[in-house]
Amino acid sequence: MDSRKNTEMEILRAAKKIFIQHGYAGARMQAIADEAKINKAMLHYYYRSKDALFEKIMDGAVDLMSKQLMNALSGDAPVMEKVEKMVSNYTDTIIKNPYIPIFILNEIARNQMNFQNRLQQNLEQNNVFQNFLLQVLEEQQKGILRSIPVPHFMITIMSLIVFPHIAKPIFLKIFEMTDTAYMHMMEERKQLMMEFLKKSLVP
Amino acid sequence: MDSRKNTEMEILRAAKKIFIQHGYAGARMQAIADEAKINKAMLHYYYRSKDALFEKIMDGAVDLMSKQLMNALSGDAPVMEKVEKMVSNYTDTIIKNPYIPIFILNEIARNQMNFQNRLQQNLEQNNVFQNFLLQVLEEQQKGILRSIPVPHFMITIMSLIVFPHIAKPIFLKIFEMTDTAYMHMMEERKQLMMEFLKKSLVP
DNA sequence: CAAAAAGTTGACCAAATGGTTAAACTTTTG
DNA sequence: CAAAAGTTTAACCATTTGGTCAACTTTTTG
Repeated sequence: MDSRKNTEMEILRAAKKIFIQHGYAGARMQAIADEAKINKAMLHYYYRSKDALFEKIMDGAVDLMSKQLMNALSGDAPVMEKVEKMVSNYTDTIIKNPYIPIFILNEIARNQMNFQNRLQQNLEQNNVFQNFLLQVLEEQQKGILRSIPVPHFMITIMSLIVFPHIAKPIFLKIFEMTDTAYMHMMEERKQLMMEFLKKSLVP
Repeated sequence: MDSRKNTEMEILRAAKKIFIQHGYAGARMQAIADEAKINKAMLHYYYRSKDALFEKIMDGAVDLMSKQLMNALSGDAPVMEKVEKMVSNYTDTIIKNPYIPIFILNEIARNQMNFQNRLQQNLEQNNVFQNFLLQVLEEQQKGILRSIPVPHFMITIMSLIVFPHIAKPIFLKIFEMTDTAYMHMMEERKQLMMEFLKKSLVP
């Protein structure tokens, strides 16, 4: 039925919003029900429990992020081209789903291993990520990239991409910007990031 | 009394730990009491309510972070020297208090304005931060620094410093590192960050 | 169209949780 | 040393919360 799918989707949308805003522990089933404009009992009819509902949301977030990564890192373009794709894809995705990074970070702080295990499992489904790490080493040996320990390499990239979105509320306040101005800034930041990354990672 | 101060401190230590691990909503007063090895009623005797206790922890975190910033940015050293101090101070502080960034980020996601307002209030107590922003503009005009919009400038620095600590659990898993190895990496990262920042921000 | 299946609702429940209280115990102090 | 002040405890309380249930309505289907 169509209405079934509709309700399901509406619940997911509502759950997403509430879970992000309040975290797992702070989210109230009643609040999700209200947000979805349905009865609280309906939540349990569609998704057995709070945990089950939360898992669904988590799965979606992890999937979205790791698919984005796969998409950027597969193929045999040079590393810096892949990095550019990563910067662009992630930035777009996060602008469209601003809740995701905070959601994930919250979850990391809470449950010692739930998210990390999922992600690793997700990355191990194929060897795109492993291959990319090897490719970085190769290009470093060929002198195409500066020889920086690979973890540092990855951390640097991810930091530049993700952090501005997590800390957005702080910067919004400190620099007295509007939401749209910030979004605009994130858009133009794509180029800036690539400049920085090239200057930092390429000899 | 000495024992009074001891108990107070012990409660704060316990509260910090529990609030960080579970967030405000997920933290249980009973858990804090257990962690501090005292009766639950004692919590309310020393700190009126969960909210009051939480505020105390928040105040401490905000103070620590903004004092660190003041310390790095005051005086009239060139901008990049101040940045270096910032990188070094923050990294050290976060290594010593690894809970702080996650705590703050959690709080940002939860309460729309509580933290940001505190921070801004804290920054406005003197004009160290404002002056630093002006100094950046000056040096940009003099050609000592590349002309990058100041918000981008600040966001880039903060991203590189803070994010690796927030996302630590993920990187730990992905690169199969131990806790101490990661800490070591963060230590050596100070130099690396400065290299990156110089290449990116200086013409 | 009638029976079965699916969807929806409000009332209800047990457990958990932040907080209180009164009594007991300890320390301070005049 | 005795009263007052400060500290600690166990029992208790009101409210909130995730979750259930039985009845009711709507939709599907043979």
